[in-house]
Amino acid sequence: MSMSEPRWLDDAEKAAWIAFLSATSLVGRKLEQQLKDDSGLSHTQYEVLVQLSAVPDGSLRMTELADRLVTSKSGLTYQITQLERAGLVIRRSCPSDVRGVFAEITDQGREALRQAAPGHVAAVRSALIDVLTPEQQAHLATGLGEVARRLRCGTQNPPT
Amino acid sequence: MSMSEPRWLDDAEKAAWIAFLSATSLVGRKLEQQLKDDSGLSHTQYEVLVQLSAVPDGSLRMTELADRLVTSKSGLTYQITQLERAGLVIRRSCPSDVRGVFAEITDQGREALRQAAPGHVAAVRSALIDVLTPEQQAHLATGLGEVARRLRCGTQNPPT
DNA sequence: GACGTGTTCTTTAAATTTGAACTACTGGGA
DNA sequence: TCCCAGTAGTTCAAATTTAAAGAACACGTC
Repeated sequence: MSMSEPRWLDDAEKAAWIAFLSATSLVGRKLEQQLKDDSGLSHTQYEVLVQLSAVPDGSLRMTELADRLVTSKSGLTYQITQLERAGLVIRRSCPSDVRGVFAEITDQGREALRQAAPGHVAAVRSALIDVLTPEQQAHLATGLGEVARRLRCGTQNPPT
Repeated sequence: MSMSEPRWLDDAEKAAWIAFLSATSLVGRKLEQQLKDDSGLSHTQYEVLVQLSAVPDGSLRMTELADRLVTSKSGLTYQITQLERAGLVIRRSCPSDVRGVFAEITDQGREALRQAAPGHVAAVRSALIDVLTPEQQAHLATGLGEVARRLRCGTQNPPT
């Protein structure tokens, strides 16, 4: 293993990193708070409902859902249990695989989402979207989209 | 209060938001893991050391530090206690305000940071920086910098 | 058809985070 | 001086997250 001096971040790179880090924390905190205050849902729970409601039959396998939410399986187990207690989601067993479990959004879950969505979207706008010009939005989508894509596939960087 | 239809996100806006959300989780997860694996520090703890080491006398008031880290005061109390146990930080009382507490990085803390930094920077590069072109980095810094700035000052958006 | 390996999800305990309450103090006025 | 609203940090209990271990099953191969 080489002990060579690492490539530190130059000023421009550092600025990008700091901005990303700050914006990430601040936006996350803001939205978490808005959601909990206005709808009693955590951001994780909200995202569960979003994902489930967006899919044809309103249900996804636990593992698939965990991947989409970028969360651990045990963490999802916990959250689905909470949502199930609240009546917003139910568990169904998978016909083709006895081990499998579907999380399915209930009507009540869809209703909760309907009620929470406007406030959440407004908060997303006020914290992030409406702060950026359409060009900046596009740049963000391109750049961070690529970042996300690579991390998802475990893809390596092209050789420098 | 108006019950008017909220302004939903159009496709471009949604793409930006999704990219931000995904990149945020994935990068955060990646770095958290790298840091813990390679240095035993959580990202929060790492950031505490970074902030303290960056300041002239290596010490900051608890509240100031909590603000910089975008974390709660009780959360910081917990982490500083952990870092103090590990010998990487010590608490000092503030001369001018009996209630005040300084967190100060120790030599051991600086050393821990020195050891953790190269791996962390490499991970930041591989997850984010080196994925982006210099132009994209600049756009990111500008856009998200503005996002962070507004959230920090609790500034409202300019009227649309 | 039995095996061995890899999945799927849950359970568990420990670590961390959160928000509310609490302690102790500051600072400015009446 | 005395009072009092506001601050600084901590404490506490509850909620959440994490990693590791476990239980049950799927699947390809022999």
